[in-house]
Amino acid sequence: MDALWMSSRGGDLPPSSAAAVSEDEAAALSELRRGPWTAEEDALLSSYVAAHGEGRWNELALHAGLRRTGKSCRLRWLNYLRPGVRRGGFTPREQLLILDLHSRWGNRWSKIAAHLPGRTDNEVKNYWRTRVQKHAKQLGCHVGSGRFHDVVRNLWMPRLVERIQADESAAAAAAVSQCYYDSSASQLASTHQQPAACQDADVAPIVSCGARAPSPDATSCVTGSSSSSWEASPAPAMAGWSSATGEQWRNGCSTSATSGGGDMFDESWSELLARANHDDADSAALTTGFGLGETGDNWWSLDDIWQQPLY
DNA sequence: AACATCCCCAACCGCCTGTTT
DNA sequence: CAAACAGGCGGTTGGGGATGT
Repeated sequence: MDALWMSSRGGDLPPSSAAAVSEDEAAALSELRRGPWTAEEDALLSSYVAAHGEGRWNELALHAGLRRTGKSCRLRWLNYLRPGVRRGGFTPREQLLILDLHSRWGNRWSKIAAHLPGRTDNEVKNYWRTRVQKHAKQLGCHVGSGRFHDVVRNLWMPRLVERIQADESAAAAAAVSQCYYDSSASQLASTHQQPAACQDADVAPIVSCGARAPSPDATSCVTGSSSSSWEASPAPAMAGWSSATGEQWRNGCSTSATSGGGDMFDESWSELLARANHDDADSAALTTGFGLGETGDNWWSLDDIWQQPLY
């Protein structure tokens, strides 16, 4: 298999600087490896970066004894080996943030990923392409179309918010429950200082509801920015969502408002939309409930909804 | 069980931009 | 100022696992 990936062509070769590249180095470059990284290569790269730091990737590749291009090393490090890289499915909060940020910036994957701690641009891009675009296609529309924006804003994002709220309510309830059954007074106190709803340390930096005692307010923690926690309740906007979309999406997501990690496309919302599209009244409600329409400029910025600056 | 198809994602590619010489 | 280089970005590909027939 390795042989299949061995490459001697120069398509992605580091720049050849005759003065800087010794014969050994040139020989190494002549048998550059491509394809999946081995554990040995990962270990080599990790240890070299740990000892010398990031940057100067071409030089790093040579000196670390990696028969890889500098680009390949950089990519492997940033997307896989770098400490703090998160793997696995996107949480509802992350999905919500991706949708919102993409509405602002388009395919600026690295910029979007910068607001998702531990996530890489590659992951965000893959998520968008494999989930979002796939379902846009199923709907027979383009991801950039007004129709798709309406769907996202009026169906998908409310469902994500509902799921987030449900998750946090459950977590808060669990925390309270734990308090009752826990005989330790100190643990009781500490639990109240750090609501379980906000204990997702991985997400907290960008999506935080702050530290406060579990209460009905806990369900109002939805999302936030990297620079400020979300303390304000989005309740008014949420009420708007609920009333505007009515029972349509609410029914459609009734089984999904529980924790589980899947994305909103897993379930029946597309069927729901299809139904709505065959009902003019429902369709109108979907697109006009928020003063939205095909001519909207800022389609579904969360700012509009929660009246709270994100960044 | 075997085969076909679908789907996800790691990795590559080529282009662009900023920096250095 | 121009050329060379390094790094970064978004788009694309293809291997392999999951799922369906």
